[in-house]
Amino acid sequence: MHISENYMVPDHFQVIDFNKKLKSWYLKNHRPLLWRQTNDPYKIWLSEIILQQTRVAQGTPYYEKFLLNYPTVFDLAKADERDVLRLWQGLGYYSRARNMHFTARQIVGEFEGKFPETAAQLSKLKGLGHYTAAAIASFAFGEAVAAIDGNVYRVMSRIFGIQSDMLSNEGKKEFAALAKELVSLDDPATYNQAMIEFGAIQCVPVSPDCKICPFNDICFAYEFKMQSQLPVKVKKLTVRHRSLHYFLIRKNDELAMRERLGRDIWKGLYDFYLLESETAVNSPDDMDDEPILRVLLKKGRISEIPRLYTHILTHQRLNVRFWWIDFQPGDTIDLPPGMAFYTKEQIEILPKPILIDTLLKEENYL
DNA sequence: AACACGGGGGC
DNA sequence: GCCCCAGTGTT
Repeated sequence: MHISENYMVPDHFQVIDFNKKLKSWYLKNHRPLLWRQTNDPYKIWLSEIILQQTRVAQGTPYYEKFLLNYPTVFDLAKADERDVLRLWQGLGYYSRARNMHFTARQIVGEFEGKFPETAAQLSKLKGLGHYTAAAIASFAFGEAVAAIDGNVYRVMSRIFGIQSDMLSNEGKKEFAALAKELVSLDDPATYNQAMIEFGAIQCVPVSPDCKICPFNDICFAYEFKMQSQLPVKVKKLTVRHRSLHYFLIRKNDELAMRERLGRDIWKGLYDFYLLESETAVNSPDDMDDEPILRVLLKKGRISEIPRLYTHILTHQRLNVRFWWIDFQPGDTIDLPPGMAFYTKEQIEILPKPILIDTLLKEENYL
């Protein structure tokens, strides 16, 4: 084994042998995933967007649902963003859905529904970065570009002993340089599928079964027992704690909701009247300096939903409490800005954060 | 370069 | 409860 600039190259290593072994492993071991049975760039695109940050088991039902509702890019382009978000509900990272919708309209409007065929062109589209552009270009159009996702980072770092931070720009460049050397020129699609699948089911993050690995004869991590330390990811995550107080304004069995706008979480989804405080708040009295709430409480009858919710996001920990504010049928109400009343049937089809959906179900509102 | 963005699964 | 999973866009 000798040391290249940033990684180890095993003795007698030949790219062609590596590719042959990888492909043979793939043909024997890969899962028969739906989106692998097609060359349709729309379907491949959809699957790749869903699978960003999402496990296969969680994403599969969404993939099927989406194709039933929007079989082609033309159908997606024609849809309302709200309906697209509703289908996406529960998957998280909702900007994926908004960007996909935006890009579908662009593909129809500017390219007559035809996808660009190279990674360079694809990556200009909203929502398609290096990985997704390369994936679509190789899977749908056979371009020889390496698609590097988290699985591939793991495989490369372990086999070749790359110890740079895979999340840093510098590290990514090193991985990209090696990947460019490795990618098969005669079957890049299978090469990329195989690397990803190999990372997903053989070279798994925790406790990989290296005894049965076809590359255990050349693997750096296996030789030096460094599987649990590779890949190197320097994460500096600060979790923000927030106290949210939701008020479910109800009249005639209808609820006041509003679309979330601006730059916060859950953009484009619907929730209730919300007050946020720096510290935990136990009763609405603590917030009666809020003029809108004070006005609501003049006529409205308030009652607490006696449960405390903790909702965990990647960067945030939400402590959430809910209150009903009930009005009589004849009451006139000054709703907070941007809010409107919705019937149960309307609420059902609005896109909502899982937290809101859960609460509504618990209150028998859905 | 740093930060924001959801939700689920394993143990 | 604590750990893991991580692409893309914005600033």
